[in-house]
Amino acid sequence: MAKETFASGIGLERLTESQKKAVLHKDGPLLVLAGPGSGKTRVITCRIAALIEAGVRPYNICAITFTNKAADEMRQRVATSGAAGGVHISTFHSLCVRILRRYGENARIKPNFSIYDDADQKRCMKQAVKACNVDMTNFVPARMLNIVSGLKNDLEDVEAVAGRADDYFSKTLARIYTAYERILAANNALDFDDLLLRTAFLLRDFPDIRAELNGRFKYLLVDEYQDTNHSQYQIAKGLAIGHGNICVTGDPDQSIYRWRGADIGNILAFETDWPDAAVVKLEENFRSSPNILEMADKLIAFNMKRKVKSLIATRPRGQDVQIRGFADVAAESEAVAGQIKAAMEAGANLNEIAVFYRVNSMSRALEEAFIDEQIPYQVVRGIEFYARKEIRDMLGYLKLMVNPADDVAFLRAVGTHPRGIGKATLERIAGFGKINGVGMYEAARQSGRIETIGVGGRGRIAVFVGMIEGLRGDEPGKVAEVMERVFEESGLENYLLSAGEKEQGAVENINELINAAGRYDETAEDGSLVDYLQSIALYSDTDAYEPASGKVSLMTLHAAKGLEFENVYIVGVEDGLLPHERSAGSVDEIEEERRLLFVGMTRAKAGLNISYARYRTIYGQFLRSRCSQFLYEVGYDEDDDFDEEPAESSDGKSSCDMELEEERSDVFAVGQRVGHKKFGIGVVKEFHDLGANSIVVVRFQSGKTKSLMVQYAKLMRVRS
DNA sequence: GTGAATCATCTTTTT
DNA sequence: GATGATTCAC
Repeated sequence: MAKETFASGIGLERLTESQKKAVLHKDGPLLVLAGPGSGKTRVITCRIAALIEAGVRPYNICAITFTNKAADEMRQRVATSGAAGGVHISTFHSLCVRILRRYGENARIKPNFSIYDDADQKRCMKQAVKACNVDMTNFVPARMLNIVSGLKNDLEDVEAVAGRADDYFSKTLARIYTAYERILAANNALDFDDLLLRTAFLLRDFPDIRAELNGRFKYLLVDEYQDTNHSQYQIAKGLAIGHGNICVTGDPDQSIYRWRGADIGNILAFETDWPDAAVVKLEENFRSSPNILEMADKLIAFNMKRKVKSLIATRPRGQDVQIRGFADVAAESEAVAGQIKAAMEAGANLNEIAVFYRVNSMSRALEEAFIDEQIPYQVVRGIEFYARKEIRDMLGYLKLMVNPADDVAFLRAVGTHPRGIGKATLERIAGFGKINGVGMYEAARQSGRIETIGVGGRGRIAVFVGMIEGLRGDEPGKVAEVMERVFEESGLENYLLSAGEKEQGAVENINELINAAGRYDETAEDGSLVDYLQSIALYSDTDAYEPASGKVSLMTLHAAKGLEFENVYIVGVEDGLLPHERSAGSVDEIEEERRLLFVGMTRAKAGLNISYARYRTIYGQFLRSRCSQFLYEVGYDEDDDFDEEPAESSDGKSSCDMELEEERSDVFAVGQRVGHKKFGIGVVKEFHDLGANSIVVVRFQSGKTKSLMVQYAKLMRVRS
């Protein structure tokens, strides 16, 4: 290991002393506490190269990243650094799929399992709650799903929960959990959390499997360790227990997934878990200007539950961080777009500009402004491609082909377009299946035995089943080819084409899906339909971020993790949004929101622009908002910020009220949104034009419908 | 019994 | 402003 340069051409002399230490530490546990912009990614890549250089077979190295995108990028970096292929690089979830497909049958998991995304999960949970015969308003499926997910992340199985249930709520919860699990099992399906939980249990309960995997992966690297939850923690431990060659990297100040079960304690307690662990701190920051770092440091210092560490700036001073307030969201978006437009015209590289926000819905206003200014942009996870109806429909057919036990896929496939099989028929099929202990597809195959369904209905079911059987009977080929056949033979293609222009977008999307499948066919090692479906389930739209798109990137603060840009805009830094009102319940939650802003700020290399709006439309309501407490914490004083808007005009009304007044008129259209001083926001249902005595009927959000005289009601138009 | 249209509800972050 | 459930029309 004395060599100073690897065959790969990575010069050790270009690394700092601490980076070198992390790269060259070969055996035994290693904790790398890496602050933002500290060259962590480079250290990991170099470390993999160094291990291979030292004689470790690439095949024996396993690197775990947080997202598929990060995995792809690391794969590329490792490849270009000269390290031969064969290093396993993936997310926890993808790794678990591979392990379960290989060893799952020990725990009665068939390799062709479906992976249920949140829509599928919701469907099953709803069914589970219904089956338990409890009040849906007290046991809201979405909430139950949340709780069950939390339990699974903590590796609490049904038995554990049932065993300690002692009051009505927890007993009911245990019943619902049990029912939910039973439904998943009947469908031969796993949800996201199951992938982790089942793998963790497999490693715990089958020492020989664990030993085999320990032999397969002799060196384990886990990135973003601060965001691992309990099951991921146990998996990492299980994978490394035989050799202790575990290197974890992360930064407690960048932990932003507590709500998903991430436990910051995992990284804080690493030295306790592995007493002989070496610890390397990377505190120098090679990314951001001191101006940005000082502010980020100031902010994060408000978190009480943290190990104090400093950010050491290495770059020269640059421009100051800009914090601005705007009259409303439109003004904010226009200002951001205007500023970017100016930069664009001055020759700025749009790849190096990003806009971050707290919630996805906030991209809309920005997109409008960008379109106005003709600025090319990409929304990372804007339209969720794989969540589109037509895409889910297509995948429904494929899932059913692969896993006929999957009722969710069956229902999806049957319902892609009208084929004369409706609600009542489906209920009968489901009923028959239940009585006979088979899935809906199997029940449909035996529809001849379901007496309650008429002859016509049976015929239509037979056509559907015949179609699926035909597709299943075909030689397994390339996924793209299978897909084309499905599109055609299912009748979906004809249906969409005959719908004409209305469905043209859907056809284009399906063609894009087929293209993407073609790309999969070319790159996948195991090009089976099962593998395709299981991979696609773990694909998130955050993975769609293209670094070299030549466009401005719009994304949530969560999606920004791990990225860096020359210029960063963070919008909507307002009370209620950041910290989000749903995260304002406890100190811990506020601290996480603070870390979120910290992550956003430290993505910026040179320019950081933070803004907020004084009025924002939330759920259709035009509401006053205040700037975030975090801005005060970094020393911002709203009163200094006069240039955008005088706080109050002479008659005591804010400029926004004025704007509403200007639009007031005596004619209203049905469907128009209006505001009333006393009743709030509502929608016009009727308008009777009687000149000065015109009457308008409005249904307000409170649920009340009122008839009002226009001349007295003083209604204001509200933009929707 | 089936499919379309309207109505109501609920809005964080994601593998 | 989207999605799901319920009602409505055939």
